Amino acid sequence: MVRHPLAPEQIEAGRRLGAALRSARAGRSPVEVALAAEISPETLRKIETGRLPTPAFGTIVRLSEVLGVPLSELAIVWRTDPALSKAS
Amino acid sequence: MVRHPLAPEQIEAGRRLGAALRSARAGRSPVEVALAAEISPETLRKIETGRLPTPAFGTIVRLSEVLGVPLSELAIVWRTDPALSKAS
DNA sequence: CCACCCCCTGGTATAAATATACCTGTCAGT
DNA sequence: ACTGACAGGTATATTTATACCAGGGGGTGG
Repeated sequence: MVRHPLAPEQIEAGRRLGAALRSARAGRSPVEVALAAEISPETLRKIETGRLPTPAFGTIVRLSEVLGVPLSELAIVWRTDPALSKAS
Repeated sequence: MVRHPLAPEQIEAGRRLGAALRSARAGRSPVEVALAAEISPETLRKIETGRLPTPAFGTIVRLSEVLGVPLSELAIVWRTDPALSKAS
């Protein structure tokens, strides 16, 4: 295998990331945000729904700027598997 | 065109990002860092040399953790085109 | 001097994934 | 009825992530 398929954890992380971005967008128009981040509205929607689980670094950087969400917060959302924190 | 080729600015940004990661690795063994970040040594080297200009978000997150470099710093390196700051 | 090892570079090759576009359809608001 | 946000499906050029190769330097030990 030359490139491993995405692990289920990464798909899960992508869904959490997308949800965080969608909630950060709040009431703003998806088209407006997408154009401000210099990505297509289709791509933004796919990221938000988690259908693009591992977007490019630059894409997330631009989105974090447009949405005003610090990257560190997105990183936490990305890494933190709720199944782990819940396992107390 | 269904996916735009990378713009020259993105390739430049990738080179800066790679250089920052390489210098952050300092004296550490590339193999050790790559395995700690759960990526292959080949991939790490390609990222450091800028031959993978836009790595996945999760990849950079893991590298920033392993190397102890805050994501915000990497984001600055990514966005800040020296040609712009120099144009005074 | 030669062998060995490690770090690094750059080339080729390939499966999987991104980013984009188009389409169908649903649902809420006006 | 119309519009806009949203979900999901298909399709495709480009890119990632991985692996392998041949080779260049810089040490260290024979």
